Formats: sequence, C-alpha cells, structure tokens
Amino acid sequence: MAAPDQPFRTLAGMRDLLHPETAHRRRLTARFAELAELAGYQEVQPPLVEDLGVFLRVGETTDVVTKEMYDFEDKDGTRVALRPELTAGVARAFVQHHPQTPWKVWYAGANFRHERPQKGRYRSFDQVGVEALGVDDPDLDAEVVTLASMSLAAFGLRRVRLLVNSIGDHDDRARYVEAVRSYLDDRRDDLSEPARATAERNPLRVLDTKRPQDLAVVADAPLLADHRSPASEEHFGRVLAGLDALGVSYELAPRLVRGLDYYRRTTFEFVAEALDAAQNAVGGGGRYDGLVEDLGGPPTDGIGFALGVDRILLALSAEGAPDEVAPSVQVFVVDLTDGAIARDLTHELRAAGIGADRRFGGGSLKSQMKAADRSGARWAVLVGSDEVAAGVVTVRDLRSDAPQSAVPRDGLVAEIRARGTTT
RNA sequence: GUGGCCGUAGCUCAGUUCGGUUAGAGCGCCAGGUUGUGGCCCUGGAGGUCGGGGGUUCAAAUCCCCUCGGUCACCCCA
Repeated sequence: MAAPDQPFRTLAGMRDLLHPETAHRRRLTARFAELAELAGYQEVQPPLVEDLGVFLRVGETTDVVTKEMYDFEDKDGTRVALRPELTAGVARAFVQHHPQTPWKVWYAGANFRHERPQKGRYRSFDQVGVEALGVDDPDLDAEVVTLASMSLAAFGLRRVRLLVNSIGDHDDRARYVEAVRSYLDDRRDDLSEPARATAERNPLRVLDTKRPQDLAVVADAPLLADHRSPASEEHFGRVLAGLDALGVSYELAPRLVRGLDYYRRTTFEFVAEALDAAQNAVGGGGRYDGLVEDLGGPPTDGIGFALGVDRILLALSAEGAPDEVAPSVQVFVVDLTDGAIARDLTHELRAAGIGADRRFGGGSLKSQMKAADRSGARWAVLVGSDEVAAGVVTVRDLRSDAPQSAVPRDGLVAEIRARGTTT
C-alpha cells in the first residue's frame, strides 16, 4: 500500500483531545456524576449506534434528523445511525427494559452531527445529562432544571442565563403550531426566503430567527401563552413556583422553541454570556411526554436535559476560570548509574501509590534534572556511585531551596510519605 | 449545505503587495559554559514536502486552477 499523499489526520469537525484538556473533561464529568447521583440518578450508557428509526422519532422535520445524521446501511441491510443526542436512546432503553418508575438516569458521552464545524460546534461532541421518566409532577421539572443549574455552577461557570418556557401539551402545541402557521402565511411576503421554507416545514422554528427582516414579523406573532390550556398553565405555574422556592433564578422566554420535535410543556435553555460566539447555548432540555409512546412503549411522561461539555469548557476558558492541572508525577528518579536503580525505584514508588517517573536513556545529570523539573514532580531522587556505596538516595525538593538530604534507600517510600507530595 | 478569511520549524508568527542569492524570529527542544545538581543567564546546534496536486515562468512560499484542512458567520444546535 502506497503512503498517502498527506499524512492522515482527524476528519473535519473531529478532534484529538489531549492533555490537559482531557483532564478538564474528566474532572467535569466526574463532578456531574457526583451531583446526579446525590439526587438519585443512576448511570446509563446507551450504545452509540441505534436503528435509524429510534432517531427519526426525535423529529422528522428537524435538521438534526433530516440533514445532520451520520446514517448508513449496516452489513445486514439495516438502516442505522450514530446517535445525534442521547434522549431517544434512553427512551428506547426504557421501552426495552421496562424499569421501575420513576426511572432517573444520568449519562455522559459522545454524539455525532454532520454539520459545518465552527467555534463550539463539532461533529463529535460530548454531553452530560439526565432523563427522568414516568413522572408528571411539576416538582420533578423543578428538580431537573435545578440540577442542571447547580451543575453549571459547580463546574465554575459564573455568567449563565436560564431561559424557561412552556410550549403546552400535545394539543396546545398542535393548536399553537396552526395559529403560527396561518399567521406566517398571512405575512408570507414579509418573510425572508429561507424563513418561508422553514415556515412550511416547522413554523415554530421561525420564531427564534436571527434575521432582522423576520424578527419584525415574529414580533407580532401569536403568543404561546394564549394557547396553553388551563392544565398546562397550572403545571407551568407550579414549575416556576418550584424554581422560586429553590432559589433558582430564571427568565421567562415566551419564544423559546427548542430544536427537537418531541418537546412538550416545560422547555429550558442555558446561555453562557461569556461566549460571544454564535454557539452560546451550553445546555438545554425539556419535557417529552409522548416520546416513549412513539417508540412503542406505554404512555410515559419524561423530562431531561443535556449540557454541552465542549461549550462549557469554552465558556469557562472565556471567563478566565483557573485551569491548572496537578502533575501526576510526584517523584522523579535521577539515576547516574546504568538505569537499573531508576527502574526499580519508580516501580517501588508506584506500587506504594506515589506517582513516579524517570528519564529513559540516562543522560547527564543536568539533562536528567531538567527532565525532573519538567515533569512537575515535587521531589527529585538522585542516585549515583556515592549513594550506591552508602546505601542511600539523595532527596531534593524541587520547589524550594531547602538543602537536599540523604535517605536510606530502603526508607524512601516512607520518607516521601512523611514529607508529603503536595504544595 | 452557502459565504468571508486563513494554512510557512514542535508552538506563535514575519516574509506573499511589486516572483529573484543558502526561507527568518521568539518560545520550545538538544548540547556546552558548570567531568554530581533543574529553574535564571550566556554560547552553539538540530529541526522546514512554505497543507497537497497541477499549471504559468529562465526562476514560485509569492501568480493561476483544483483539492484537503482550519476559522468565523449563515443555517442549526450542546
């Protein structure tokens, strides 16, 4: 096989995650898992690939499904797709395993959408989130929104706006869609060309347009609040009361229409103010009361959210959040003999739970000390012919000018433990 | 999917307007100054398919075409 004209590289919109970013992501995910489990959510891991039909239920009028999906024919002819989001897979899992309700689960994982990449938008992107199925109680809505809000705060994000809306239940939504459709039909001549196409496919999506021309039309569009049934209105009122009681601040966003078709009643979105980029939504979610039924299960209420890990990291960086990563190596062994001592000492230290490394190929004392410095280790342990003869090692503090000292070779682990590895 | 801008050393970038000797800088890396001591300093060194392919020309990093990638916006969304 001939070598490629150019070396292989990641596909468009895909990236290698390297240290220290991997460490930031791991820390964020761990923090999220902690918070979700504190609230009684259990981890779930649906597969990355599902039958295409699972995702079609997400919304056959949405770009996510119609244009952006990585779908292909499997070897047996089945139409399958890489998941563009996790809610549909979780709902499918609910139908398949019929767990006890309420089923409260959290997840962390990659999703795939074939979009044109830009800042904060990648073809492979990570989300963390929760889903809670089988409960209609507005207090659950408040719990879920609060968990999302607290998670963002726990990650260190400072400037976040929470937008909340209710798009009504199934019937409210259907009536509202018709009202908007007929309104937009009347104003068709005032709409931009792309907005006209959107209006036919999915009228609600026109409402959160950014084009000035369409904004003027949208300003006078029918209001959702006028189309919500008393029951929906009451549910929404209790969600907001719950948020008030829990001290979660939010803004009502009457035109907040989220991208996926399955949303009902409560919808919400988190916007990071530090992100001036177009992609500034760091999370969102809502109720999807009909989704499980659409996937062949029993009528089941559900609500959840997803937070975009990539965008949160971008926002944290834009806010100037601290991003130091503690070095994992605490001790660096400098061996001036043939290297066998470094081999044995690093092994001994690691077995004792102390991060240890050394320089392969030896090199001058100076070069090994440079390597020790770069490793971030707190301690350098030096071994040369003098130490070997005396049965000791020399321990040097790389972060202070304290004098180095000789320590019995067999007592090194105990000595490092006694001195500590931090600061 | 559409449009603007951008691809030069490991990294950040000069050089491209108006083609012309061995393509530069800073940082990083390696070595020496200091035959057993890192960080600061000094000296030296290694390292480049100028994204890739084709074309124009006596001559291309520089001009033209194609292509790949990045970035920003639209669209969409986490």
